[in-house]
Amino acid sequence: MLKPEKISKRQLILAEAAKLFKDRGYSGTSMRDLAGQVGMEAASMYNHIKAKDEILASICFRISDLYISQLGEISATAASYGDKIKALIRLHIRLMVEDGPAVSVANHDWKYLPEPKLGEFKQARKTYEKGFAALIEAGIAAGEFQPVNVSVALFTILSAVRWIELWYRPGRELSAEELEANIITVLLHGLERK
Amino acid sequence: MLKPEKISKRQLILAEAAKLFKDRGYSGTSMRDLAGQVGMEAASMYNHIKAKDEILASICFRISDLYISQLGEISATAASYGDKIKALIRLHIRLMVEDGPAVSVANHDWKYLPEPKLGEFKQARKTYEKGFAALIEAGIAAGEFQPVNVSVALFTILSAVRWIELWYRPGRELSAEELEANIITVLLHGLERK
DNA sequence: TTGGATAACAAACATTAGTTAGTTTTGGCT
DNA sequence: AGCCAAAACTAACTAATGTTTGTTATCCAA
Repeated sequence: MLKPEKISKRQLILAEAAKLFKDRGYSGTSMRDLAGQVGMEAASMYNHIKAKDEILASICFRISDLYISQLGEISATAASYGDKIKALIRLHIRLMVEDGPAVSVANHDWKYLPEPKLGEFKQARKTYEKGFAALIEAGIAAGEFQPVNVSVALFTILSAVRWIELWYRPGRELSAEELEANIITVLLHGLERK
Repeated sequence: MLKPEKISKRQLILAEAAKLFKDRGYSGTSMRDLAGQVGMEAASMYNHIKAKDEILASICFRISDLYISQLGEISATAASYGDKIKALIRLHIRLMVEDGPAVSVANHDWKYLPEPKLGEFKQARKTYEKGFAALIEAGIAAGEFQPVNVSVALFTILSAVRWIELWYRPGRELSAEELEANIITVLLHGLERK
């Protein structure tokens, strides 16, 4: 007795919600707006989701889980710290390009999560940041990186990738690979010529 | 017959609005919330402002005007392109540190501006980005910068400064000057050691 | 074909939104 | 002291919010 359609309807709602939340914000998106986009009445959506904030939680935690599991994999490889950071930057860029709306929501609208979800999400983010920072710190200790403040480097890198959501459209002059190469050049080697 | 208190009340509303908009978003902030923060009834605020979206517009255009005028000044100096970019990065950091909530609102909530204000704001932003990009392009042409994609460099720099709003508190371990030095190091010279 | 769950609907709920109207209080000027 | 405008208040309005209720339609399994 499989019900692939039920999962599919729920995920359709989640996908459309991510797009609307990204464009209009969580508070700026009404359940009727979302229903219109999905193609049903607002009341009907409650057959697939429990509440509006459950939609938000679903989107946010799917993304944070993804980041954390990928960070674990990348950390465990035998690559240099520079290559690990590059892999993480590529991960961020790929996720943003492939799953843009959901990533945007996880970046901006997580603050509308009600407790206790809010606390859980903050902790997940902190876990990720700690793991990322540890790589930068180890890279500095190993002499691979410049001795900058770790938090500054961490957040500069994390933020430097967020503009993609506002700017990048697949099929622009730039391919995803060129995008990666250019961003990594600026962040790892710097804008100025040596 | 001066009325300094009237200006002051309006600016108190704008200042509190920027803080609330930053924390809860424009749609997530009610006029009653704001009134509570200001210390009056919601209806009373209409003696000082015309409408909720006028508050938003006031905040956004004050910031965009500031950026554009500063860009003009910096562009007109005789410094190297590297120094001009550094001066702009410093400007962004200083504004974020000194006027954080308003800068955050101009960064995130401008999209809730109603037309025709929305179009005007987008154009102002485009003007600023064009001017900033011109400096990067000239720097590349002069051989000062690496030959990266100009848009990528531009947005990477602009975004790299936004995390400050979420992270920096005056009186943290890092002074504003150290913050500037570290961010400029990462962006201009790169994380990796040469 | 029919029974029972799944999912759609229209209608309504209580609450909150931004804003206006009407009235009272405040505070400086003559 | 007394006036007058600025600015505060209470009350109310309409529209929109998230969600619930009760009912109908859909659809697969027996």
